[in-house]
Amino acid sequence: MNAPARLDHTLGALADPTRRAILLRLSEGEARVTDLAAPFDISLNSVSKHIRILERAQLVRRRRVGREHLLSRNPRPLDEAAEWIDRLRSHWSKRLDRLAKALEEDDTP
Amino acid sequence: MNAPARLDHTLGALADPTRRAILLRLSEGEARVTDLAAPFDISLNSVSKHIRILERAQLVRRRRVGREHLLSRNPRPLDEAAEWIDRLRSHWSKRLDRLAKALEEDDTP
DNA sequence: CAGATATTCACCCTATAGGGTTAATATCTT
DNA sequence: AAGATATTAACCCTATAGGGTGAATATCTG
Repeated sequence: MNAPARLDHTLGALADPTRRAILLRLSEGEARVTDLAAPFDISLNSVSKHIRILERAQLVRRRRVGREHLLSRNPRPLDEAAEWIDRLRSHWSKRLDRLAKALEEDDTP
Repeated sequence: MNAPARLDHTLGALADPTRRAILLRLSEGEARVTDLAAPFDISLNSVSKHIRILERAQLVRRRRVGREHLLSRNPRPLDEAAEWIDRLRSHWSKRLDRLAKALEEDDTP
């Protein structure tokens, strides 16, 4: 998958409060689907779908142990998203037009 | 609007390559809808819709001058998004559980 | 083996994104 | 006033998000 599509998935996955809460929860370490679902007032199934979106974005990894699926964090895409945003921010504040060009070559749809 | 909803809009707006390219283009300064649409192979109307999404996220501001609508960048929501992501990142790397709690109070759906 | 538990699958529903086209509106220009 | 230009409005379409329910599957436990 190319960088723009990866960013689409990463930023899209972050654009939901339930998923952001799940990511925060994963700071404490691996957790099962049921554990991740516990704080929310939505069905286990819905949480399962949120997790699939986080997996597609590769923000979480899944490890099966018997009937339990253990989810853990994967910081890589988060780093890429932060990097993109920071480049835009510095670009907006500094107006470095050459950097702009480099960014656009990376990210023109 | 509360912080989680603002983040939803900001990150959602960033999760599209056309919109990211528009934001990059705005680094060079104000631009009309037509100018922003020029590089893309999609209808002016579609670009207009992308701009509306960027406006909803308050990433761009609109100023009307006669029949022209001049769009400009607004860094504030970008700062907030970067801040959220960086807090999660440091949380994931450092496991500062007290910071986690503070974040969650801010962002539980 | 029988039952409980963990998770997903297969559906249903509604709202929205992202694309399109054609028409309407507002403004500038001649 | 008439025509060109800039932008949005009002539709259509398809795909996906986000929620639900009930059934299927896999695994553990008595």
